[in-house]
Amino acid sequence: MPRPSTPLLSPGRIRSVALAIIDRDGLDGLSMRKLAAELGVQAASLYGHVRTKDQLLNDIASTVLSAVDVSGFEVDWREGLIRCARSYRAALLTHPNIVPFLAYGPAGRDESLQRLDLLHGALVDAGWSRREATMIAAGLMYIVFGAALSSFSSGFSSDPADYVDRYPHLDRAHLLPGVARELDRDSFELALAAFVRGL
Amino acid sequence: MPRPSTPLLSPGRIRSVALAIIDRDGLDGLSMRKLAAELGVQAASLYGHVRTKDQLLNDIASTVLSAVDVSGFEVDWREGLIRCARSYRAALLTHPNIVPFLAYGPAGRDESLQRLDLLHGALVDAGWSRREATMIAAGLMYIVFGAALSSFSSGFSSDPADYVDRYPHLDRAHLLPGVARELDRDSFELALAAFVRGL
DNA sequence: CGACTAACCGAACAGTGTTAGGTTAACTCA
DNA sequence: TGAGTTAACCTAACACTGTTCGGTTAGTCG
Repeated sequence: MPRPSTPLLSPGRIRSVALAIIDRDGLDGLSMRKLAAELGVQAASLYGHVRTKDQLLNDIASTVLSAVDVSGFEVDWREGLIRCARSYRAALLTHPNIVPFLAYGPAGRDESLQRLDLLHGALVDAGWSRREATMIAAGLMYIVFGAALSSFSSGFSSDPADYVDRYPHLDRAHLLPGVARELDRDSFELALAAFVRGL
Repeated sequence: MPRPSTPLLSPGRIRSVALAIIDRDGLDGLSMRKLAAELGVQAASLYGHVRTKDQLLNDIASTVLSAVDVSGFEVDWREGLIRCARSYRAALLTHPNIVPFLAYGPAGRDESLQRLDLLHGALVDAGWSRREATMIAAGLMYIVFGAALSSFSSGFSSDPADYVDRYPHLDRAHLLPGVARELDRDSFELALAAFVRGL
C-alpha cells in the first residue's frame, strides 16, 4: 500500500503512541516494529519521520519534561527551587517507565539544558555565586532523579511476602502499593525540605 | 574444542572480564558474544556458568556495591549516614557505566536490601521511628543515586564548545573534565551536608 | 574398563534497530 | 490537462542481540 490519501504518520502521533507503549509495557516493551504495528504501518516507514529510536526517546523525554515549572523564581528562589523540584517529580511520576532512559545522561536533550541554564541564572540573580548556583542546581537534580529512580512503589513492590522474612527491619507495610506511594512522596518532601533549609 | 584440561571459565572470571568491558565500552558495549570472545570461548559456553545476562549484571552490581561501608553507625547515626553515602558514591564512581543498570530498580539484588535493612535498623536504634527511618534512608539513596546519574563529568562533557553559546549562564569552565569532577564532588558534599544537617 | 558428568562448540531461533530499493499516490507547474 | 517530482509507504535484507538444543570429548568415579 503506497502513499495513502491522508498520511498515517506524523512525528507527534508517533511520539504519543510510543509513550503509550512505554507506559503500558515498560521501556523494554517498546520496539520499532511493535510501535509501527500499533500505528498500522511497517517498521521501515517510521524512519521517514524519525531519525533514530534514540532520538525518538529523547524527543519523548523532552515533551514529558516540558511540564516542569520554572516560574517560581520570580517570587523567591526558595519557592522557585521547591516548585521546580515538585513539578519535575510530578512529570517523571506521570511516566515512570521512561526514567531509566533519562539515566543514560542528558546528552542531546536541549530543553533540559535550557531549563538548567534558566535555573542557574535565577540563582545567580538571587545573589549566589556561579559556582554555588551550579552546585545547588545539581543538588536539586540529585534529589529529583534519585526520588524518581529508587522509589519504593516502582522498586520492589511486586511480592511483599518474599521480603518480610529476610529483612526484619523493613516493615511489610512499607511495601503495600498505596503506602509505598505515600512514603515516596513524604521521603521526597523530607529530602527537599531538608536540602533547601540547609542552604 | 571440547572440554579443556583446565577450565577456561569461572563465574568470577566471567564477572571480572564483563565488568572490564562495561568500564571500557559502556553498558551497551557488553554483549554475550563479545564477552565470550574476550574470554577465548563461544557465547553458548557462558550459559554453563551464568543463568542469564540480567543475572550476570545483577551479580556484578552486587560485587561493585559490596564496597559500601555501613560500619559508621556504631559511632553515631549521622556519621553512619555520611560514611555510607560517601562509600556508596565512591563505589558507583569506580564503575560509572553500570549505574544506568541500577536505575532499573533493586529488584533481585539481595545485598542492597540487606544493607538497607541494616541501615534502617541502625536508625531505629538511634531513636527514629520506623517510618522516619525509612524516609531518611530513602532520602540518602536519592542523593547518592542522583549524584551518580546526573553528574557533570559523565553527563555532558563531550564538546564544551557546543554549549557555551546557547546557555549563557552555564560557564564553559564547568564543563572541563577536571573541574567537572571536582564540582560533582562538591555538589554531592553540599547536598549530603544540607540533608543530614536538616534532619 | 565403563558410565557419567562437566565443559565446551556449532547451529539455530526469534527478536532487535536500521537501510536500500521499489511502488504509487498526491502535489506542482507548464 | 499532462508530465515530472516528491512524499509516504512497502518488502527484503543486514548485522546484530540473548538464549537454547544437540552434539563431542576430557576428566572423574565406581
